[in-house]
Amino acid sequence: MMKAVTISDVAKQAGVSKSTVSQFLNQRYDYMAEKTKKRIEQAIDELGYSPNIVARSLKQKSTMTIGVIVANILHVFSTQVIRAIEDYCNESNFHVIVCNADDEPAKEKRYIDMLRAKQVDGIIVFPTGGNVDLYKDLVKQNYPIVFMDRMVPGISVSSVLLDNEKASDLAVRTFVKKGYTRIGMISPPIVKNITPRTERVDGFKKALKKQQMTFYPEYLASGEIADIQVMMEQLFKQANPPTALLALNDRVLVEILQFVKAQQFNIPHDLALIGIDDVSFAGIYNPELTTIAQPAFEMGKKAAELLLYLIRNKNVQEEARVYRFEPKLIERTSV
Amino acid sequence: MMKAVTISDVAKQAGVSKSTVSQFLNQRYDYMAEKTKKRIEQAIDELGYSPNIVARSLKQKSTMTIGVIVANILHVFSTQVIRAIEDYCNESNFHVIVCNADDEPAKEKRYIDMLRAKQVDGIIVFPTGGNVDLYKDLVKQNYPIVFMDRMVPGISVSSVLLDNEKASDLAVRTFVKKGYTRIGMISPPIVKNITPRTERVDGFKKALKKQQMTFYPEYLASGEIADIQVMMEQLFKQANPPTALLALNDRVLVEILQFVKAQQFNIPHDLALIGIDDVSFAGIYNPELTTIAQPAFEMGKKAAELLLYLIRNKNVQEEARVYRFEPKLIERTSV
DNA sequence: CTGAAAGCGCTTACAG
DNA sequence: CTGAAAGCGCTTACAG
Repeated sequence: MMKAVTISDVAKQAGVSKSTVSQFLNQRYDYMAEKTKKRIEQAIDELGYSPNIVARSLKQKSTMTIGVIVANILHVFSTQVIRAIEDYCNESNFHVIVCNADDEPAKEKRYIDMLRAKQVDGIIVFPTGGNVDLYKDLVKQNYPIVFMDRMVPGISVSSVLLDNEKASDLAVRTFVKKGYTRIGMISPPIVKNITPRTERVDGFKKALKKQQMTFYPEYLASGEIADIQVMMEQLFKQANPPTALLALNDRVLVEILQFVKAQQFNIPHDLALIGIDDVSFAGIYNPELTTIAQPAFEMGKKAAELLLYLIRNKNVQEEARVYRFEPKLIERTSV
Repeated sequence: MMKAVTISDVAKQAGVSKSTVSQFLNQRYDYMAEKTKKRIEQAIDELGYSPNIVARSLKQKSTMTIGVIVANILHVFSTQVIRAIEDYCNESNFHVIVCNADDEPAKEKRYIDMLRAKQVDGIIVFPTGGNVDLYKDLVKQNYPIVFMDRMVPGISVSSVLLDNEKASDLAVRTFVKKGYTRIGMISPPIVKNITPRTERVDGFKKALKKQQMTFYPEYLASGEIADIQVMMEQLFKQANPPTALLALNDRVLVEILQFVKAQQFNIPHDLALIGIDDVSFAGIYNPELTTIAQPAFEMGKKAAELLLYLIRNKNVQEEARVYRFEPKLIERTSV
């Protein structure tokens, strides 16, 4: 590494003081003589100087960096959210550090601690829900934080979520409209902290009721992704198996399709299907898959907006809010 | 925000000097009295102290952070690479800042400059190829950098790449083995800087030759993703259209499948298909898609390993190398 | 075994 | 219109 050139070198070269160079860098040339500017500009050019942001951050107590802790960057939804956050931050000259908590509270805690030690200006997190005390602490300290995809009961942090009940409602209506009556749903483990799961399942039940349909508990199967094949077998061993199935998310959908393939079911004749999450192959699958899309980009952008607002307005005590986004039904031919 | 507690506060509370607290923090308690340790430990606990890493970074000239500049985080390959890098860095207590260059040299330059100003310890980049002078500068300054997925001719930076020619070879062999003779390939624009494209196309030609097959230029179509439908139409308007097609990547594959669907082609009867990139739906598509997988995780891990090695051994002048990774044929039923 | 002092590279009142 | 000085929160020789 070459020895770095500092503000002192520039000052010396330009024949002015460090203060003046600093003023120049921060565009505070209210009363700066034109020739001083020129000299500094030239010195910077000649030396190839670029300010050390770490030093600036130390002084200014702002790193222009935020942290994003996702459950897993491999999920398409997370990827889209990150992309949107990155785009938004980029416009505002913020950088983003990405972390994977893998739904493990211990990892999440470690990342939050590290990010704070690194003095990031704020954090967007898909909360595991397993660090309630930590969240409370952050709130008490008025630390800028936004929750994404999930809420944590009792924690007053603004949260960006899909209108999950609406998503299920959209699906159920679609099935009912086409005359299906034996409607089931497949879900990963319904864990209390994981808002999308609880809300989508609740929404599913409510929607059936609203449509005056009976909810058959035996048509609602939930369990680890790895166990879904077995769960499906059992589901279809029943006397009257469901004729329509809602997949809680993209990963569940893939499992269902696996099963459908093995059983050589004909969609939608033997089984109608709707998946929440507009998977990349929905339009090219045979038959095309009816899905419910999440506006992931808008959601990511909203979270970034909220966070930067909190960062810039630390003094104002904002009321935490839940921001709901509209799911969108994309009708294709699997129903 | 609460006022942050600093090392001075801890020192005061524990009744020792800042130096001693610092020693403690850095586990340099070679000769530290047991009771001093205890006192410091307790003070830290009581105050809820956590060191300010920005201040440490300024002094130590190391931020324990690296930058990753991808072409687009929305590509599955990039996502997997990032995940692998993140995992590896995490073990070594490094953080990663993710940036999207969108294949725009201007954006790439801006990010590289910003990351350096932020004093990141090194950068992994999917190079656009459009900033040759900048790359040269970095090399000259012995700045830790690793290229991913692409090489830049004339720039001596270690690069992690798929064995692209092998990937095409695998595909061609598979087609030939099954008796196909009219083999084509669809590619995005063949731009010189984008190594995977040039190498896969070259590999395709070479492989045909090696199998003593003729290469029909009219069976090689390349162009923007948005234009592929039209390209395909023209391709199949020919008197003797290809009977087997290699998709250069996942995005091309999706376009081909779109066309296949519109034309109601029967795969593999009317058209055999192989795609480079093992898409998520390969196993559930009808028919199942034969693909060639990239070991994205291994590649990401390797890049991280290389970069951290460079960071830790800045003094040793390492020879830049190209690391090739083996593509893997996953035979399913689309051939 | 522990502390005083200098310094990392900036910014920011304040003085002139 | 510009500069000297203090300070951000650490670390690190060095002295004792």
